[in-house]
Amino acid sequence: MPPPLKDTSLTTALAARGYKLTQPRRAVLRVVAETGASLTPAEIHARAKKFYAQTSLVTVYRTLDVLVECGAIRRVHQSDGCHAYARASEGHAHHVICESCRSVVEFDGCDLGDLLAAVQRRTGFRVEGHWLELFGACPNCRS
Amino acid sequence: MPPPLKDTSLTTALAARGYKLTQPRRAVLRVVAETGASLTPAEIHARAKKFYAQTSLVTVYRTLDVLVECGAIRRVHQSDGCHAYARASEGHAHHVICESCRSVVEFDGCDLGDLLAAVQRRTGFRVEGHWLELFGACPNCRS
DNA sequence: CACCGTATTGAAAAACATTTTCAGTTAGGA
DNA sequence: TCCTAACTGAAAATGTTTTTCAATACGGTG
Repeated sequence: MPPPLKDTSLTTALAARGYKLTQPRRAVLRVVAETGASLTPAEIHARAKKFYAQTSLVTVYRTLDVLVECGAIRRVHQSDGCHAYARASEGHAHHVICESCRSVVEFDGCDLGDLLAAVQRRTGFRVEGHWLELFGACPNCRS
Repeated sequence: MPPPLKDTSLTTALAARGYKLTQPRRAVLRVVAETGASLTPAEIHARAKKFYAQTSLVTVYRTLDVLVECGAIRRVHQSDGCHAYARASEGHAHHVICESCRSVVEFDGCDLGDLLAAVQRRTGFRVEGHWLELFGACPNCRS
């Protein structure tokens, strides 16, 4: 389980980087902090308007860029594309995504050392990064 | 190294499923068969026109859908999104992508058993699938 | 607390990517 | 060779993301 990402930890993260804490940004931050699922920009926009009615979709896109840059959220890739974002805790980690409710849980400790070494040996590539995502059914949706 | 996917193996794959082998499809097939890199629909379109000048982008999209359905190509995800496709051999496999020239090599034998078991135990998710992609520098671009 | 400069905003338009529509064409079996 | 369904390209529609720009709000300073 990831440590519940608090709204305040996001606001301080942004403030520390010199970003202003405006109303629409606070609204997006709250949506991100409160959700346990992966959401598209449009979904985030819809939810953010509950907190600050004038929030525009343009600002949602801009705020998401800022949050990605800060490492607070990550893009999640799914078979139909990669138009959703999910909270990310600090450091290297990956996501397990529920295919029915899209809830997301992070996990760390991906031990790919042997695999990467084997691939480097066989392909001649120097492997510098990887991207791993798991799909399945969350505890709720299993039943 | 993946077995070089021959144009003819693609054409027979399509024919076996009852698809017609039209000129624009042949052009796209040839592009896919000959490339060792991941290409966007627009790039595929540009190359396909060299083989059949009237090929339209619309048909490229449609042919890509067919090829994905046949399992002959797969969508490749990169940090900026997932707008590119790469050849895929049969069965479960993954890609290593060169970040400078975008060349792609497949590898199989991803041994994630332990990892998946650990994640299932810790998160309660039933893990049904996974997606793994490696990034780095291909032998050519390393120097 | 009021002021100020700049980062930020929303609306509109632009830029792209992808899909749908539709009338005409073509592949390939009868 | 003929026939029909599958397929095609052009244009339009759709959907998403980015850019532009004048107006506004944040947050430090006096």
